[in-house]
Amino acid sequence: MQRIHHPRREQIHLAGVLDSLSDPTRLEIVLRLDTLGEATCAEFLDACSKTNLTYHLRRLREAGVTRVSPIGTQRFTSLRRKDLDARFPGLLEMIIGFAREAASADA
Amino acid sequence: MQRIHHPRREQIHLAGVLDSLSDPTRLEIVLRLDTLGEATCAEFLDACSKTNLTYHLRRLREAGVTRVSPIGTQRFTSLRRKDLDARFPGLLEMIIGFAREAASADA
DNA sequence: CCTCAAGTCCAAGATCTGTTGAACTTTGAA
DNA sequence: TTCAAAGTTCAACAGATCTTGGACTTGAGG
Repeated sequence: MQRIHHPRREQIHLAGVLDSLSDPTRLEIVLRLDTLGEATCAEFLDACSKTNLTYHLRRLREAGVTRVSPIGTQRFTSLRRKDLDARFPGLLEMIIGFAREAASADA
Repeated sequence: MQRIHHPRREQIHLAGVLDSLSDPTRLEIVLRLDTLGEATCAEFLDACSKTNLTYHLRRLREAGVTRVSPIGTQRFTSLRRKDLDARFPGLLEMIIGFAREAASADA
């Protein structure tokens, strides 16, 4: 299995993070990661197709929002809280908070 | 001149705001609006073409980030701070802050 | 070895974005 | 009434984004 590329902390850019979080599907993924801690793709298959999921998870990873660690045939995705907080203190928590409000308002 | 449409406060959505701010040109516009308070298009003509500017200013307006008030042949654009802060307290200031850091790091 | 489950890769298509030039509208002032 | 300045509209285009189906890879277990 190919090396999975993650940007280094200093390579995480604001526009990229905002962009990756400006998609509803990805915002939903981030919300779930926030509650679950980490998750494999099975956790999101109700939200979109497998192929499509690979795409969205890649976007989040490339933006520096998530980290992916392969274990066996599975890949565990989690939020890069420390790195994001070093770079943009408070931003992730704030966005997650507002997104959660919005999500519960829909329900 | 046609009525200029602005979304109502409750119609401002997180994903829309993040999306409108995930473009470098628009982030730059927001930064300038933050310092200038309000501005006409003349203030941004060094950053992009007139036509293109209309496009970006429209995106910001439609996302609920800016308000536009026509005075004579000019249009004054300003940030909708109160509305944004009512909806997403602290978000705009935080993003502006990080964007400014990033901008000065480039220089 | 064979097979299954987890996930990726690839090519294609539909749609959305950002950008442009040329023509237009509106208003203020000469 | 004519003119210029401020800004919009429109059609067009290149490139990015999202989504899909089908074939593929990789690792674990029987």
